Amino acid sequence: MDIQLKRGLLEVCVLTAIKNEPSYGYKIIKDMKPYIVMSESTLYTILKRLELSRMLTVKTAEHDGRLRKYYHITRAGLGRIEDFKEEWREVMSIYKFVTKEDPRR
Amino acid sequence: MDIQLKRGLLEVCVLTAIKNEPSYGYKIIKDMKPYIVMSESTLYTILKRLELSRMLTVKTAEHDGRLRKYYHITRAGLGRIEDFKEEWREVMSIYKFVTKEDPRR
DNA sequence: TGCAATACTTCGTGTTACGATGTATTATGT
DNA sequence: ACATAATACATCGTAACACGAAGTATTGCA
Repeated sequence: MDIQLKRGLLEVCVLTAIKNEPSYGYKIIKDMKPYIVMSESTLYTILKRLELSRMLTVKTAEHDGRLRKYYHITRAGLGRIEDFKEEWREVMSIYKFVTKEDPRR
Repeated sequence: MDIQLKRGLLEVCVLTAIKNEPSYGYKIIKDMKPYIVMSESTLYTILKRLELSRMLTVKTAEHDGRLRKYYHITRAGLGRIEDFKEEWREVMSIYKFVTKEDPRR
């Protein structure tokens, strides 16, 4: 998929991946794979960014004797998803502009 | 509109703006305004990029005694628009992922 | 006379996705 | 037993790109 097209989608995808229950890096990538492929370096950059902007919080927890970082969505993160849905109207209006046939033909 | 969301749309919008008939910088911006707002610096960067990748050709022509640069779409440019439409399936699949409600509720 | 609109250009900057690389542990296969 | 894959996270450098700022030049209008 075109990298430019991905840019507006990745963040909100990550938030969606932790929306219903907290998750961790490796699992997020696997869960998102059917929809969008992202490298580990990309994901961890995004997770750090989302933490800085308080869209999520991080809690380190032990799992099978190993530490995992669990990412929990915040109210702001949920709001970010809602904002995205709002913006989608604009995106669809652009899509229609691009796919509209020339009426002169 | 979120700048990241714009990134995948701007190029194909510009191509769409010159799809049916050649156009020039100032007019392209005005024509696109109802759908997507872009600054002049952004447009001219994109036009140069599209020229380099042979998605369009440039012909300078006189209009009312002044020179204008008219941008003509190429076959490759038209193909780029078609590719975009193909990619849109993936985008919609992602959109559905993001807007899907948790079935447990 | 000055201001807005038309028309195009260049420069610097901040954001961002990614590949490469590294570390460490556990599971699987042969 | 040994190797390879999978799990899990982190950092660094880079290239692409949209944008604001600033500049040049002409035309139309109040």
